[in-house]
Amino acid sequence: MVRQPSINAQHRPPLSTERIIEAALQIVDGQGLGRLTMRRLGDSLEVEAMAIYHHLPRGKEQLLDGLVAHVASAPAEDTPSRPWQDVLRGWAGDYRGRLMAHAGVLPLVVTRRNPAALTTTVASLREVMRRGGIAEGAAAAAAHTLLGYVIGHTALEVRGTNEDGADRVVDWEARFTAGLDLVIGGVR
Amino acid sequence: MVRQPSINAQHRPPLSTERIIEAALQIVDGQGLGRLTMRRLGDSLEVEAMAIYHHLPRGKEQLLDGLVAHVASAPAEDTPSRPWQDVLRGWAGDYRGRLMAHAGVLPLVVTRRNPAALTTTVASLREVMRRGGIAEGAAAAAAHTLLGYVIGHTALEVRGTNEDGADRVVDWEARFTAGLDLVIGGVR
DNA sequence: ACCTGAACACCGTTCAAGT
DNA sequence: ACCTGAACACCGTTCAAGT
Repeated sequence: MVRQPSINAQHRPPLSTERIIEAALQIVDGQGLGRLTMRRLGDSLEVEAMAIYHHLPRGKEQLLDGLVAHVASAPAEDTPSRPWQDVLRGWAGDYRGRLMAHAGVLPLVVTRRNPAALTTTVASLREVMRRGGIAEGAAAAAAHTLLGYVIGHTALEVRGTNEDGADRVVDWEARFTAGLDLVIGGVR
Repeated sequence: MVRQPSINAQHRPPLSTERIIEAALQIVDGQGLGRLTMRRLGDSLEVEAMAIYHHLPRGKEQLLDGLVAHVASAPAEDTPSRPWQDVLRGWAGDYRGRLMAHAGVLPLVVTRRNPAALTTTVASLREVMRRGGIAEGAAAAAAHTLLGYVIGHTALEVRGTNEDGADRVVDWEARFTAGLDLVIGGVR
């Protein structure tokens, strides 16, 4: 029998930053942030953990920054034919869904010093409001208010403060849109 | 010379859950969450790390839960003589200050499954609104909106999205109260 | 250029033992 | 009851070495 030349040396896609981030996100989504280790990440990529450092020289720090950029950087796409309020409502719903789908990275989104990720998002919100005739200063403030609300409320939802003082079950969807209307309705 | 009976055996206060949490908070505030380890915490208490497990049997998990409870559980104190809007504004300012002072625990507040900590806080907000004549359902929803906003906006502030697209410096204080008025003003 | 293997300095936690 | 000391199974990261 002919000897196999180092099993799986050829038949796998080469390592890349993108593949690394995707594999990491899959681990976080499936097993939680606490189980994301360089060694486990290496395993899932069929590579020694140390190979990752060749693509992410700053190591785990850079990996976590990449995760935040991947989930939190989702600017609103403006559609001039729609009322700007509807555009923002649509964006907020999508962003909430995005954060919930990757709830494991929420603590990173909240505190990681990774300016670029949120800056483009907040800028896009400001632009939509500008287009709607909101003054520059008010638009800038309201963009932060809106993003802050969406992130904060989604965090509460993920934590699941599921009682209410009373024993009512919370309808998070309704609660989210109620607060959202309140925020968007106040912008002028 | 008389032999000292096991240095510092008597002249230190006995270990207690409270002292442990306080020491942990001091480490987090001073050096960041990443540097909070059981061994370092033991050092700062002049005790072996393993002694901590006698007071917190669930270990680090329980320690982190304790930190969240210590900073996030801060209900609004109602003052019936003041308008309920002012009471909420006052609470929000205090809560923001609290979160900023202990920014290192913010990621824990956001995601730790620790219902009690936030439940009492959110219940107190609902009660203040009830007293102000807001209907039960609306008050419950608005309480979540308000807490979500305060946590989310403060998280953005701590991260310091300090540019703005343009190069303007952000006045976070003004921005916070602007969004706050928007949220509180919309409650009815 | 890209990956490996061994090594280092740490972790959280267990468990038997001391007082 | 309260704390210690040694041990175990992990971490992230470095560094020299392989191809």
